[in-house]
Amino acid sequence: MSLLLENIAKHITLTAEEEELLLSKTEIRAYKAKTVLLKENDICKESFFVLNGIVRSYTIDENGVEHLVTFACPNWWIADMYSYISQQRGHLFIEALEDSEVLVLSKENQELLYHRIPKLERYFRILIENSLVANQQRLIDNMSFTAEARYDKFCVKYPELIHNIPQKQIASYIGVTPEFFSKMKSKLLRNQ
Amino acid sequence: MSLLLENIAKHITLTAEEEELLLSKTEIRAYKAKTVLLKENDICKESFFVLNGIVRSYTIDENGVEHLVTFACPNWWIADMYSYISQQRGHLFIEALEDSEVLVLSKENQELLYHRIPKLERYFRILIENSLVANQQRLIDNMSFTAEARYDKFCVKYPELIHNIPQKQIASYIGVTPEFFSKMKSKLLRNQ
DNA sequence: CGCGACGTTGATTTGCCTCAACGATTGTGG
DNA sequence: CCACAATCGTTGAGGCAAATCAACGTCGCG
Repeated sequence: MSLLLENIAKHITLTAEEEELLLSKTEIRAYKAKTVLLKENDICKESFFVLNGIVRSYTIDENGVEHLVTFACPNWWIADMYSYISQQRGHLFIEALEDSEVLVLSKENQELLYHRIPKLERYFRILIENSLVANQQRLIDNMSFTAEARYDKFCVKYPELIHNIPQKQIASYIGVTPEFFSKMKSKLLRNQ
Repeated sequence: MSLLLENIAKHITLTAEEEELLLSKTEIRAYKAKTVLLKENDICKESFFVLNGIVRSYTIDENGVEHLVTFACPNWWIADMYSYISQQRGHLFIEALEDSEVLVLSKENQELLYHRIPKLERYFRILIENSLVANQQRLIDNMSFTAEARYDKFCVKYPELIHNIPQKQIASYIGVTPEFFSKMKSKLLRNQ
């Protein structure tokens, strides 16, 4: 419940009233595994802060292939950022990979909070800066490394996911087919 | 000179005094083509707002291959965001592709301005949000499309660059070798 | 003028994909 | 609580996009 407040406190200091106001503008929701929270062509009117469980965002390309954009573990925000900031129809799907509880903040309430608690601009600026850095690094990794090296990096970055989600999700994240991923893994095992 | 102020005015409203304060904390610099503004293992202590010319950032991987991260045309900011926010040694190179003039904002002065003009948090938050969206889309494009489709997208996004920078820079941006890019282009011409 | 950066073209290789078939596991309705 | 379907992972054969390596032409600039 106050996982969000702890997270915020790492970056800015809120008064008790501000914390109360903030929480009063959010809502807790529980989703069963495989529930779709947002689909392509929806307008993303809310962003989600994961309290427990795992949520992912992904696209489906013109050939019907899924590409995993983001894993959101507890303590992370997730949304279709393009659609959320522009309020245009987006291209992402957002889906619970496990039974999950999330804290929901609507775009409307976020704008309201920005005006009432300007410090929050700082909090979100910092989060988004970090996302941008991580995303840029992932792009560089995709251009620089083989699938094997990208898998190594994945294991370091998301150790808790390796044995807790279907392999095909990992394959989709590092950008290979499930078949190739399977062969790659068995090759790694053979070479001990 | 007030290109920056115009850019800021698109997102927030500053008073004349605030504008003056802001500009007093920046500095204009001119760089000759091929000048390196930042190199790997440097700490990025300033970010650059391009007034004219073209600036790029890139990495060099373990095989010595360059990967283009960002083109900065006039009206765009560029920095090694990772190093800039963490003040750790970074991995990016930043280089002027043409003779360029840039406006320089030091990390120190940026923090100072955040305190004196909190509205600037909003301005930079919005810019970074947009960067994140663009970067995420580029990652999706890399995973979803062939080099040919990525080149088409590049031509739409950066029409002014196509005939004004070496082809190898474009190849590096879309993530192929100069040789393959050359063959791809001549194939496109052959098929009219 | 001459050198270095750039672009082109060809031959060959390779990392990864596609398609297909087949176990293993899971979960769900009867 | 079992049966059966769906989902997932594995393995193999063959194919393709893009890389690699090498040679060569061109041009702009010092």
